[in-house]
Amino acid sequence: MATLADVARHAGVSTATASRIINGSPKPVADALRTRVLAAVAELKYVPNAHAQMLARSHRSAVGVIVHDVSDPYFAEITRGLQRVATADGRLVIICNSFREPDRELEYIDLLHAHQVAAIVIAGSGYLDPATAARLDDRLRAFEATGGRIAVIGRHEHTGDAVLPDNEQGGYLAGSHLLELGHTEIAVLTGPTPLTTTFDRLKGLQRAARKFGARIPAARIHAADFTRDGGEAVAAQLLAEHPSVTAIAALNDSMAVGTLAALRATPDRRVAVIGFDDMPIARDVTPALTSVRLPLTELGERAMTLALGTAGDAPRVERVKVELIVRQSTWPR
Amino acid sequence: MATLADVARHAGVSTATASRIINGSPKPVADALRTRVLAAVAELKYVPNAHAQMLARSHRSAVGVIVHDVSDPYFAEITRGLQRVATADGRLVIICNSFREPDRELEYIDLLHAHQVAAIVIAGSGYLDPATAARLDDRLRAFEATGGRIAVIGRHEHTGDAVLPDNEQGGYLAGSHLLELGHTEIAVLTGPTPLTTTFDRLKGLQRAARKFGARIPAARIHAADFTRDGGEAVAAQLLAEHPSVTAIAALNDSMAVGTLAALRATPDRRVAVIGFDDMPIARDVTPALTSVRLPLTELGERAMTLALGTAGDAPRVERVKVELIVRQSTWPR
DNA sequence: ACGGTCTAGGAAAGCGCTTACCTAGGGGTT
DNA sequence: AACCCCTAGGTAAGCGCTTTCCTAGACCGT
Repeated sequence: MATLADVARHAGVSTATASRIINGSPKPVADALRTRVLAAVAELKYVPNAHAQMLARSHRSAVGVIVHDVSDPYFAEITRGLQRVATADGRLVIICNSFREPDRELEYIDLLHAHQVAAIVIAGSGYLDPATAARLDDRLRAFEATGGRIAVIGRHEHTGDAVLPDNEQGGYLAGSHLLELGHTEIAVLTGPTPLTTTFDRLKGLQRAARKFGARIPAARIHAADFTRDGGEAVAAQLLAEHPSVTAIAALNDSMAVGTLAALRATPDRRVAVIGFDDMPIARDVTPALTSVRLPLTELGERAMTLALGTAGDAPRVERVKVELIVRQSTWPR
Repeated sequence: MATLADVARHAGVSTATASRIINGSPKPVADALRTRVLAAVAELKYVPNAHAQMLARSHRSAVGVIVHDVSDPYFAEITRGLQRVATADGRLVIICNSFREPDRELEYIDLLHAHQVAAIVIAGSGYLDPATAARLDDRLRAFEATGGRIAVIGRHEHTGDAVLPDNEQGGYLAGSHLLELGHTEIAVLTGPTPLTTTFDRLKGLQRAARKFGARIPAARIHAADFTRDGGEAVAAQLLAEHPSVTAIAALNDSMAVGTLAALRATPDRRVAVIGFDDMPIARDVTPALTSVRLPLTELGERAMTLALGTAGDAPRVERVKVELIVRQSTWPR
């Protein structure tokens, strides 16, 4: 492994000069030396050691991203936005998958902290349990205390820079839509119950029901895991248990797609389905999915912009509007 | 920012002792000291500087991954496999998106090299252009020369550890399937032409045609960009230009889904569609997509296993079989 | 020809950590 | 009681780089 010292020796200069030439420092250097050093770099195939660089110029440049799972299209879209902004700013982004496990999330926060990232962006639902939330917050604060910046997407329990989609309002829109179409026997497919996203969307749904003088009973609210297959399994069960249900609200599109699959397996049932997030796949399934749209890529872009911007005095919170996209999967009762 | 020295001072020990305690070194240490140091760590919220650690124990632990685009489901699936294996091995994985630009890929190879990763896994098609391929290979060799390991997924032009899906055979399977169903007017939607994946799949398609004494004319082969929207646009155009076409082979599922969308917009045409990759979405579109299945997650797992395994004497090449999955989007002419 | 002012390049001090090596004291042996 | 050995802990030398500060020579003016 060639080092700066090797290059310098090879070119007959000091490491100081070599470093300056390689990094294009403003200090003027004779052309002859420059040529020799550059030649040495090429010949030795020298690649600077990033760790040594970070250590020497104690200045942070990478940024960290913690998501539940990048291979989930929901997070893939957010990540796309995150990366676009970070890359445009010339930064390396380190992506970590927490797989919705608070402990893993904790571990990654420390890992990113250890790697001296300039900022950490956390996307994905927070945890309802106060103890869990506090534990995470504590590590986040420790990171902030060293000058790191933090931005979160969709976790209102963290007080700091945040981009918050209005999940509650989304739930309300979804519920109102179904109720306005005349559906009264509505079932809900939720995500994991410890997540704030689940909680908020459900809350909006109930608010809509209340407006219509109704209430979705707990028996018709089934928890799944935000995945397509999980959604299909729970939807199948739900369909069997509740013959009178005429509409299902799935709290994300993956589960809505699973629900559509379950429905395909029970051709005798005609049930309206509404999803959440408006992922790209929504328009390609049949029937095309009615969904509450979250501007995922934009969410990512805005969060990264916050994270890379200069630290404000007060935490900046950007609320993001959601929008109902009506397609063919919902119809009047 | 608390450093090891701060912790040591705070606990009244030397940095050596503090380091040993924190890292659980085998060297025995009195319990009293251990307690004091750990208390200091907690109190100062000390997090070790990963860069300094890497530098001091010059031993590589992270691994790098270069894919075209993680938010593309194809790469998301591969990445999932990659991560599973790497994480199980306790390694940080750094994901880089090349967006199919050779220059960016080059840049990332050097960046990962600079970050002293233990291994680099490159997923995604290689480049047909010999000059481009050579340029990349050169940087890869430089990385290998310093003791780094490399594994590639689906680029046969790199001689080293590789996991190679049999794209040519996949093309052959797709072509044979369509021809056996009696389709003769077959059109093809390819990916970007400089990519080896495009080339190989097309080659297999032509081999199948030859077996049936036919040949797919260049006029019926349209290049798109492997995206859903790109596929839809080109498919629409292709449909308009070739009224007699009865089957379309799209060289990946995203474009096949786009083709299905284009077909939905032209209800008078009944055209069979076959995709490639068998992404999760294939079974959820209507008609469910016939596709040539690549075991994407497995591809990732095997590549990472190769990359993390001990360096072999000879390059290890694992060929991966593809499989035709027949669903409802193809039918007899 | 002399002093003064620039300037290009080098010497060396870290950045925060690990670890090989050393030391001092405690305990065992005879 | 003298000796040796072992062990817990400390000292300090790097890991590879950046950057401040310094030096020596070039150049200018008079």
